Amino acid sequence: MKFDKYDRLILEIIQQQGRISNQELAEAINLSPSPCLRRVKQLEEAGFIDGYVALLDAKKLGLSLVSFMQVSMDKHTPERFNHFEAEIAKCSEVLECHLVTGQTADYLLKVIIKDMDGFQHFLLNKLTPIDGVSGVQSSFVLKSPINTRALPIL
Amino acid sequence: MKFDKYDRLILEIIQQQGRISNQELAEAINLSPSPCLRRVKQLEEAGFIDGYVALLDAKKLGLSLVSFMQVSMDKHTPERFNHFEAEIAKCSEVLECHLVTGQTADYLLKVIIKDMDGFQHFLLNKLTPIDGVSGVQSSFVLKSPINTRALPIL
DNA sequence: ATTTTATGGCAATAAAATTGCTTTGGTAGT
DNA sequence: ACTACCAAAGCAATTTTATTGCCATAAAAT
Repeated sequence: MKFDKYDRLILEIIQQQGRISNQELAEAINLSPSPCLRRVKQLEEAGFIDGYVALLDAKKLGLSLVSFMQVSMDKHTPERFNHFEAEIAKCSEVLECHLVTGQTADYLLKVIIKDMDGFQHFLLNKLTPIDGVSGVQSSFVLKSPINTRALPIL
Repeated sequence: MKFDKYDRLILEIIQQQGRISNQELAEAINLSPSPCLRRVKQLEEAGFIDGYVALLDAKKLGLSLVSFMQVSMDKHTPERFNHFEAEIAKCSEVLECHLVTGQTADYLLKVIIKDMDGFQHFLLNKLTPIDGVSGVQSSFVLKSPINTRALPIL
């Protein structure tokens, strides 16, 4: 499936306003509501749209500490990796877990935690005990001038 | 403002299903539609909910390369930093830009690009030329077993 | 225990989504 | 260039959903 300028506009807008009404969206792209809705549905079914989410304010929820953690593994076996991923999936403070290239580490985690006590607890009682974790290097986020999930549309 | 179990449930659900209808949401938390909607509106106005977005499929859009880039600056002056952030804000391939602690780097970028050619172009023609950028170290994402923005609710 | 306040439920109204049908516009073939 | 065809837009009717005011109820405070 390919998409034209209308689809592009739709995707751009709903990436920013996920709950815009179909009528407003239709108006924004200069199309009447019915074909606009049909296009959105098509884009959903074709898999261009993975879903819709509400973005919450971390600070309001008492989560003021964001950290990127570079995790090294001792052995690079599938078992190690699968086990690590399964364990890390249980941790609600882990927002992202990426297997990455580079000499520095094997995994890059993005975690969000209440405070330093919570961070210490995560590091010592949850992350380090996982089999195969041989090294962890943490960076704390001071500020995030850009933080989006809106993809550039070609 | 504080919130009770209903609010918690609402936040948990809309973090996953940002476009759930109020009626479905009400049913899911065992509340009638009117108070349910009132709570959602309150949460929005109180700032717990930053907004709603559609999540797009990066691969479908031809964006198959995700990279984390650690950027070092030569001088740690506010001018350097402000200028860097302003320049980087113009780059649509930059999904995140974090000022971070750690000896390794000053900024951590998360970028998404079509392919290696695009990456090379970004690195050489966009990132490196910015005043003060003294070093860049890139890691490529092989897979992301966890990739969410859903915050854990206390 | 009584008053007060906050919150849930109901019902009516308004708005939005959804669907079938018609019409238009653009494309290909002669 | 004309005609036939296909795809997509617009319209209108229907269904579903959101929204609001009002009343009832439960919790909290005095």
